[in-house]
Amino acid sequence: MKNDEVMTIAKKRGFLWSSFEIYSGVAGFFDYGPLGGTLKNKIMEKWREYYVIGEGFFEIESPTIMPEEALKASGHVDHFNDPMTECKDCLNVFRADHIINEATGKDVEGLPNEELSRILSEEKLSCPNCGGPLTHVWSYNLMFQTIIGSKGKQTGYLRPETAQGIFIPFKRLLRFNRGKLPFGVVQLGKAYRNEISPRQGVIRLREFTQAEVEIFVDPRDKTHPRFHEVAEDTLNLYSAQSQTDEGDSVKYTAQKAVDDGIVSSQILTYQLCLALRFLKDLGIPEEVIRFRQHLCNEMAHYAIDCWDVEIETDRYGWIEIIGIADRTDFDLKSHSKHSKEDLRVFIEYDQPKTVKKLVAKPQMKKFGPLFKADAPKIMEALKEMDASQIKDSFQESGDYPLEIEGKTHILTPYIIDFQEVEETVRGEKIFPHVIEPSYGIDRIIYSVLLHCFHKEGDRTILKLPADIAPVEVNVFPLVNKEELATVAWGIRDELRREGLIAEYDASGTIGRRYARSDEIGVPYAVTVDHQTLEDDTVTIRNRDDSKQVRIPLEDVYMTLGSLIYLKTEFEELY
RNA sequence: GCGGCUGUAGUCUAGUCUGGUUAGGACUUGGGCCUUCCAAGCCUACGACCCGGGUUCAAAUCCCGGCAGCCGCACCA
Repeated sequence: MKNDEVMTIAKKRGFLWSSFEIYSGVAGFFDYGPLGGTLKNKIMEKWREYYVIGEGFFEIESPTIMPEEALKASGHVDHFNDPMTECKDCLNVFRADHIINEATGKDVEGLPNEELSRILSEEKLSCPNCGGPLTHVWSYNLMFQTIIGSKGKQTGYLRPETAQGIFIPFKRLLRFNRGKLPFGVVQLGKAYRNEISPRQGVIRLREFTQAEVEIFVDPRDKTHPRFHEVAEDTLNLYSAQSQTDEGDSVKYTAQKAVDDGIVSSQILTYQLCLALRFLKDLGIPEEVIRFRQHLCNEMAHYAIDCWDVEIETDRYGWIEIIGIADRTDFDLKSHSKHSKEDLRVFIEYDQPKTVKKLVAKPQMKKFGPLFKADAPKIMEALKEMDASQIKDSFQESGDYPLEIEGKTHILTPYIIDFQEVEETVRGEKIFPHVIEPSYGIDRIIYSVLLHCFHKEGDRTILKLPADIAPVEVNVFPLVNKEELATVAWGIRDELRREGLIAEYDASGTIGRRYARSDEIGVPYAVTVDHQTLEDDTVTIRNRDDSKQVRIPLEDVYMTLGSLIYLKTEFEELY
């Protein structure tokens, strides 16, 4: 169905509406209503079935407020800060660094705003649109800032993604997994971005829910042990090549996508397949799903390969609902550097290697007095480097200039001895690469609603898969007579005791109740009629074709339970 | 963040230009009647001028500001 119709019904029936309505609302914030809340929880629960249960990834939960240092390391403090300038004449707003870069070719990324303002005026740069004068440069930061503690000493931010909460405790997570790769960790939760002008409903929110997975793998082994399970799955791939050639998306089996090198690795392809299976399980038809590869200039500089799972919409075109990226070792390396914690993993070789090595040994009696305070740094550098380089240099020129932090120290044979040593190396320390499937839950809910709502004649049916329906069973008395109502109440209560989400409705006529029930996606309705009083049978009505079967009262729960959770087909009841 | 248009019950809408009775209607919803299976009918009830300020004897109506929505521009690690 169309965006506008879906959003109208979603609001009317209690799935979604914009927040703070009685105070005029605030752009970029949405409430999930009574049905939306349950639908969202069920979708998140299904997601857990896939990733936590199916893949064996553990779930963690980290704070939504993060200290500045952590987000400096991730790059968000610097990168999320866009320098802006405005044309005083035509009032267009531009990225100041982009204007300078285009006009002068200089890379000015990361320069302070004052500096950018100075360059704009020195270079006499003007508005690329109308040639008018530009204002001073100001920052627009997409993160919500706050203050941690009463004295306000520490700057905090609301997290712009849940992923960082997984990278930061990596050492503990690695230890939890007994030091072995690969392993995956997930987090579901809220993330926040202060979007400049969010105007696409639930597609662009300032507070939104993510479900993210970080899979830590050995960079040299990006295969997947269960790849054969998905090898024959069909993926609708819109590769970077196709996009550049203005081509179309092409269907590949997962196997062929790997063999032809369309997707960079087996494990990434496996993740694409898993995402597709999940979306189909939510009732999103395959025809409206495609995988679009990021173009080189679009991809973060550190990523190897990145695919967006996109859904076709009438209103917004193809929208990204999941991003699946190979982020390499960027995040861990960066946190390692900023926190000075070693976030590498020790990987043991199959066979220990014995290596012969030339070691430079400083003669400490001479070394210390000569270099004084610099001595420890020089020793550290000697340990790291290949000593044969120094020996060669001694033979050629008699000395070796060693540069440390901009200072050159002259090493001479007088203070260095060489020693041939044999070392047994059992393995090496490496930064794992990270495969990151990142789901936008709100966008997925939107996609589910958009593609599960169907118009049939003048009625609207929300064809949700039974197990994610926010109301699972409606129980109706055929007409509003006390004898029938009593039985219906009893059935509803029994179903609730058994754990099904069941509602009772006697208002209006039976037809109206079926219509309402269809519109909120209740998969099955139990109707109590006069025959029930005679022979203890009721009818079960199937939402999608409004067909009914009559079953004994005592079988109601078992029948509905297996229809909803064991995916029994309704036709099997005929 | 800029410009244009818009804002009346849950929804759609009349009234706004030209200020003046109790803001009218339809659908929906609640209660009742009727009713033996898909939004029927009858009775009845609830429910609104986006927020703030100004002009005026009087503001849904005119003016200013804010907020929100739509469209265009810009932005979207």
